[in-house]
Amino acid sequence: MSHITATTGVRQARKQKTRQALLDAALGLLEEQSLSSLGLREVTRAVGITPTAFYRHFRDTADLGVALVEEALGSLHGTIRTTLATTGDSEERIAGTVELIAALVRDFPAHVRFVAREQHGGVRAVRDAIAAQLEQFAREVAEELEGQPETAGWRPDDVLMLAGLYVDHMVMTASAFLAAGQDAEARDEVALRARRRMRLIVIGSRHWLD
Amino acid sequence: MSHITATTGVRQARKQKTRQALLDAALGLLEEQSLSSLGLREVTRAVGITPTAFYRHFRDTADLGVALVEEALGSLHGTIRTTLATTGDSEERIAGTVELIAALVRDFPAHVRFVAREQHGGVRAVRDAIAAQLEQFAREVAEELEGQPETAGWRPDDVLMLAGLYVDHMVMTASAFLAAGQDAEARDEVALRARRRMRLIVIGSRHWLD
DNA sequence: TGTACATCAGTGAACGCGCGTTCACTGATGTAC
DNA sequence: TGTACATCAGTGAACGCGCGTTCACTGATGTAC
Repeated sequence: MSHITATTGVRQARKQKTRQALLDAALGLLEEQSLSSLGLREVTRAVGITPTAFYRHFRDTADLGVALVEEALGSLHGTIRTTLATTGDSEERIAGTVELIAALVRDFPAHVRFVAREQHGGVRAVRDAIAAQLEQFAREVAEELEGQPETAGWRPDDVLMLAGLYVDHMVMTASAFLAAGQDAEARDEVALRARRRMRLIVIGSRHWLD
Repeated sequence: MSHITATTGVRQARKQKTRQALLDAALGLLEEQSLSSLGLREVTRAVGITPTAFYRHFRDTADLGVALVEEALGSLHGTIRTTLATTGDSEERIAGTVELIAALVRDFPAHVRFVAREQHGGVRAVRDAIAAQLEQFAREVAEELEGQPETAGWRPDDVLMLAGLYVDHMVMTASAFLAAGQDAEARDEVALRARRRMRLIVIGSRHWLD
């Protein structure tokens, strides 16, 4: 019973597991330094394998960084669209968006920190990978906005401008949540300010064509 | 004639010159890496002095980084206030602000890159120094806004929220100008988008109390 | 099912190199008289 | 003004250490028949 597929792929599965362990270890080490100072040997040491084994998975730490970008942002596209598509008045959508960011920072703080840090970091390939993901987010948000009454009659590039503003605002909010850390009061403060900023942007877009 | 002050201070002046050379060299090296990977020896090598001489000026590279924050942002407070205090309609003030950012990036690209990169970088002391400077900017912008008709009747923390939004927007715009590099067309695109974003925020603030 | 060979993730030794930091020093500048 | 001593920015040798990368290897997994 399934004796063919059961054995085949054991090697591949183990390799995948090691690769994931390298990504996890790197993400942990990157909480207190930048990718451009992350050493290949630190990472393998944290995983418990030989330095040379690293090359079976990544060409260098920059290559690992690009993989981390995919892990951090690749799965987020659906989530954001869903949140923005929520029916309800703008106040509800604002609250929902801020809560989404808060949840992301709560559940994946290391991923969020990595993206915030390396967005303008010292490794070009990683900066480019993050920029590409964020631009993709902006396009998706723009698509979502197109179908809503607030932006009826807008020029397409104005919609994209607004979408980009939303995306940048989300990144800034995530970063602010990170800085707030475990302090519940500070986090509430961040959430409050983030909602007010979004509210101001929503009001501005409502009168854009006046 | 002035023979007393002429000799006294020669040593001090030379020390200051070396210190500045270290800051300049570090800034150059940081165009292609992060502070957390910047080596003390690279910096002294670039200046042409012995590694050990570094300790006459800074405790370590993090300490040098904090000095760079002061150099990059310390002299900017007056400039920003002046720009915002410009009389004229909002469209003129928007254009003036975006041009200020463009000029900063043109004249001090390495300083701007450093601040953008290390704002969320791997060195806590430098992050904190940048955050303190940006918060000071926000307070100054808020003070400037208080005296203007747009924010008459606003709650003080709403004014600070708006000021913070302006400051963050300026940082994002600076970073976008940097990414555009020498490409004149790309720079125009950045300027256009920055003005539109500011315009949307201004419109939003005009209807904040509706 | 059993056998014989191929693949390949991870090993372990070795390399040359640049790192941060210590230390005692030199010699020009500064200060006291 | 001249002299004698103090200061201190920068020197140069030395240290132990961890780095990235190479190489030939091992032994479990995979494949062909």
